[in-house]
Formats: sequence, C-alpha cells, structure tokens
Amino acid sequence: MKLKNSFFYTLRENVKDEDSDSGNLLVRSGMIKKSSSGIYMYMPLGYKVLKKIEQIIREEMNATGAQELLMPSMIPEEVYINSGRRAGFGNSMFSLKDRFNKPFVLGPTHEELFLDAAASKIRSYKDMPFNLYQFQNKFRDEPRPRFGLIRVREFIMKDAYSFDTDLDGLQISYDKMFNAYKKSFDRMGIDYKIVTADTGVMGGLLSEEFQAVTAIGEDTLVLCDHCDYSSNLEVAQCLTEVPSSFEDLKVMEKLHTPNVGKIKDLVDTYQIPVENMTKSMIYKIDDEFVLVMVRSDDEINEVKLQKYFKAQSVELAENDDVVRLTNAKIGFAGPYQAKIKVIADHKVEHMRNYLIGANESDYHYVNANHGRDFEISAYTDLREIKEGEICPKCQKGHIQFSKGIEIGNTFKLGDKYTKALGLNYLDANNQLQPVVMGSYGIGPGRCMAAIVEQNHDDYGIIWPSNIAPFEVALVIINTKVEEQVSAANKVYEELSSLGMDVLLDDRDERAGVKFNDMDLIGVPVQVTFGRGLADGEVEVKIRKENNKTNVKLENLVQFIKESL
RNA sequence: CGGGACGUAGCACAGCUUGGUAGUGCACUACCUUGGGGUGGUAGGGGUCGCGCGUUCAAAUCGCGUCGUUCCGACCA
Repeated sequence: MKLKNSFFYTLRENVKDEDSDSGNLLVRSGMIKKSSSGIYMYMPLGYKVLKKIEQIIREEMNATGAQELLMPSMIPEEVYINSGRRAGFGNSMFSLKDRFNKPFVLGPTHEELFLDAAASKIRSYKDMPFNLYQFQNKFRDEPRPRFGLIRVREFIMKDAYSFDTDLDGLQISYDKMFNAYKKSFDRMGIDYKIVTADTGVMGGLLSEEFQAVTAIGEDTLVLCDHCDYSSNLEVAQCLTEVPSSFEDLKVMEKLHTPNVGKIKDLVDTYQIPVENMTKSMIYKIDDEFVLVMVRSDDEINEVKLQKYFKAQSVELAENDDVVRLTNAKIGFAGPYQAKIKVIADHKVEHMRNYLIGANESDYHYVNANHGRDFEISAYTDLREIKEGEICPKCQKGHIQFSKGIEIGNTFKLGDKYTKALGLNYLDANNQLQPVVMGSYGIGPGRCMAAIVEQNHDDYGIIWPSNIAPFEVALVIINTKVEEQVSAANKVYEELSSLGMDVLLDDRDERAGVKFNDMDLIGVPVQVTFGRGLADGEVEVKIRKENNKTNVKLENLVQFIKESL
C-alpha cells in the first residue's frame, strides 16, 4: 500500500478515555476507533491485523478437520428460553423486538444454534464425530466495558463446537482443539498460561482458560513455583493444614467491642491475633440465607460457595437483611444462636478458642468453640487461596499469582445441552443416547490487545511480523528527490511481487513524522531511502531490536527476508 | 445496581467561582520556509458550549431534569 492517497491517520496526542496501553496505542495508531462504550470500529489498519490473527486461527482449526460456517447474530429469544439459559444471562443479553412484537436477542454465545445445526445431520453413532466453527460477532451487555478491546460489548469470537458419541470421543475432540489453540497462540507469539477455571453459565464438566500474561489482566492466575499446577483463582483449591495438637477449650466470654465491627480494628484495639478470629458473612444463596464462616484473614470465594450449593445465584445479603437476621449492626454477625444455616471453611474446623460476632451490636465472644457453643452444619473449601501457600497439587511448591487476559476458553460440556434440548443418536445397540458436546472459544480482538500489551514501548506497538499490518515499510525521506522516489518504488514493486505486505510512505511529510508513525503502528522492518543512496545504500531498522543497519540496494531483498 | 467525576472544534483542554462579543495547543487549508526522529512563520476554515426546561434584560457560566462518557465497587464468558 502506498500511503499517499490512502486512508491512514495517527493521533499525535494521547487519548484520554482509554485506560490501557493497548487501547491507547491501538486508537492512536488509527487501528481502532471507539464508537460507543465497549463498541469499536476496526479501521483499515486494525482490520488487517485482525484478519491476520483470524487467518492463523482458521488454519489451525481447518488442520483439525473442523468446518467453518456462519450463524446469524439475531436469534429468537425462545431459543434461549428453551435451553434454560435466558434467565442465566439476564441483563447481559441485548434484546429487541420485530415489527410483530416477537422478541429476539443478539447472541452472546451459540451452543443452541450449533446444536440445532448438528441435529440436521445426527441420526446414528456413524454420523459423529465432527466439529463446526465460525468467526462471528457476539453481543454481551457488559456492566462495565474497559481496557480497550479487552472487555467490550460487541466482539468477534471464533467459537467451535464438537459433537461426539461418548466421553472418550469428547476427549479426543477436546485434545485436538486444545492443541490447535496452543499452536494458534504460539504462532501469535503470545506469552500465555493455561488454567482450570469455573464453568460459569456454560456449565459442563471442565473448563480450561488460555490466559495471556499481562499486568492489566482481569483474572488472577494461581501458579505453583514447583510443579505445573495452574488455576484461575476462582476455582483454586486450598490445602487444609491440620495442627499437630489442639489447645484445651477455654470458657467462652462476652467482649464489649463498641463500634468495632471490622477485623482490622479488632486486631488494633484488642490485640487479638487474626489467627484466633473468625468472620461471618451472611449470603443469600438462591432464596436461602446462609451464614458463612472463614478465618478472619481469609476471603470467601463465591464461586466455591455457588458450587457447593449448586446454586443459580450467590450474593451478599443486603444490609437490611443482615440486621434483621442478627438483631445487630453490620459487623457483629456470628454463629452463636444463629437463626440460619451455618457453614464454615475447612480451616475453621481446626480452630479453638476463637473470636466470633455475638449477634448483638457492639459485642463479640472470645474463646468460642464449635460443637460446644454452636453447631456448624458443614465444613468445606470456601476460602480463596493466597500467595505463598503450599500448592494443592504437589504439596511442595508455593503458590504465586499472576494477572491474565482470557484469550481462549475450552469447555467439556458433556450432555448438558443435548439432554436439555433432546439431541440424541442411535448407538450400535439401537439405543437412544445423548450426543456429547464440547465448546471452544477464542477472542481475536483480545488476542490483538494482548499482543500489544506484551509488545510495545514508548514509541508504539512492536508487532510480530506475521501479525503486523505491514511486514515492511519503505520510507522516502524527501519526496522531492527523484532518486529516493524511484529507488523506493522499485523496491516496493519487487517486494510486492514476492507476496510481501509492503507499505510505501510516499507522503510529503517530514522524516521525523514518518519515522514516528512507522514506530507507532509497529512495522517490524523499516527501510529508509535517503542520502545513503548516493553510495547505493539504504538504512534498515528492525523495530523490536531498535537498531539500524546500512544495506546495499542489491542485498536489500535478501536482508529483509532474513529479518522477518 | 450503589458511590464519585466529567460533557466547550476531529483530539487534549481553559473559560464557569463573580452571567455580558467562545479561547489555547495539536490536527486541518493556503503560501513562504525547512528537509534524516513530530521544522519555523504568516494568513485562514471549523463549535446549536451533550440535550430539554427554567431563572434573567442577558446563560458555556445559575437551578432542575434528561442523555451520554468515565472512575471505584457490585456483577460478569
């Protein structure tokens, strides 16, 4: 592409309403433009990048034998009502009505439609396995879009769905996709981790996430410094350490703690170690109120709570409800004489003589003990793991945290959807069986953002050459010098004929402007046509190494090939 | 959904307290200048001050409402 007379622009000044490096650089380099909160235009340059990312994924999908198709974005609402997911998505689904008042939604994910498509083919076990995928726009009405392309309301997703007769088949299909994902992200040059995760509204048997490691990630990755354990914080299990000996029970005493409802204040004011305190939170789990106890320095993990109760919704009780259920101000809830079910984290089971809220404003009890002073109906793993803890897998290493952007996710769905929607096949014994599904997603836009997060400097983006909008930029220093113009054009024709993606900066701009623009948009190899031409030389700059080499014109093409 | 902030030219912002001709920088146009890391200059073009209602002789400025954006939290594949 020749820049003069092309649609190309960059912004010199910073944009204010981007809260991430990648969002900022992508906007400033003219790759994307915000249209509305969490809704972006892909401008020509950005669209080129997106297409290159898509093509990598497409090639890896096709290599597994998966077949590409395209689903509609607008879907009758009843499709999601029938699968039971309409309520689960709730307000995060965009909905609209047609002229006859029939309700439609904009698809947030497409299990239902793929299942419908698969039903056209599946009659017997001989019809499987197969795998279908698409690149298509998804719509999710996020409460809070942020970080440029990372959390948006309309985005392209590559979603794939596998159909098998049984779990063994699913395992094979899943592994194929899993490997294709690894290859795709490797080819994009992304630094990523694979973690086990919550299955969320997708449900099913297993979820694994591909997380690009960046400082602005929205997910916390739990990693072991000794073994290969890796998990999303939301599902990371905690090891329970059992003390070697137990203290004798002391007599429970009431402690006047006026206006001291917070753990930190209790520590400061009464010098009680955090290890000898519990905290009690009241949760509304579906329609039931439950008192949840953890040691005071632990945090309750709501995903674990939701799983334990197999609940649809888990939320902290409203202040009014807490006051009504405890007859006390916020901050004084406890298990003693509680009127609701009490459950506790494993760690609490091994505590003795600890502090609890008194269910009475401005009072706590010290030296409380379960079994004697009150009953706890169940102990389970409810807390969030912390950095430095012992790894739950190898039980040797220590836990470290890292931040990640979820760029891909694979689910073993099993028969959750096929049972609910009745997609069956006849097996070899002429018995009706539910089809076994997997679903697999990649966000190309998030990949683009993650690559920029991981590859940029003060001057701009540093694209890997297979992702860059252009592999090579040819910069004419002074367009009034015929020698520079003709030499650059000749090289442009030659590289183009070799199938390279070449940019010719033939604008009537100052050299500094062109250099800065090429750095900003991140062209990996930049060739300068300037005064060196008198000696038959041009200057080649490798963006990521930030060095410059003088190269004879006759060696230029070879030099570029070796640099990519 | 709760709390805070902001909305003035394509972008970033000042002006608002104390109401009275709408400004600055970048970008843009023309000419001159310069020509290897965002040249320097001269002259220009571009804004219903988010929208509505109100107060007032007079509203970007004060009040109410509304829409949008954004930050923190809640929620979230």
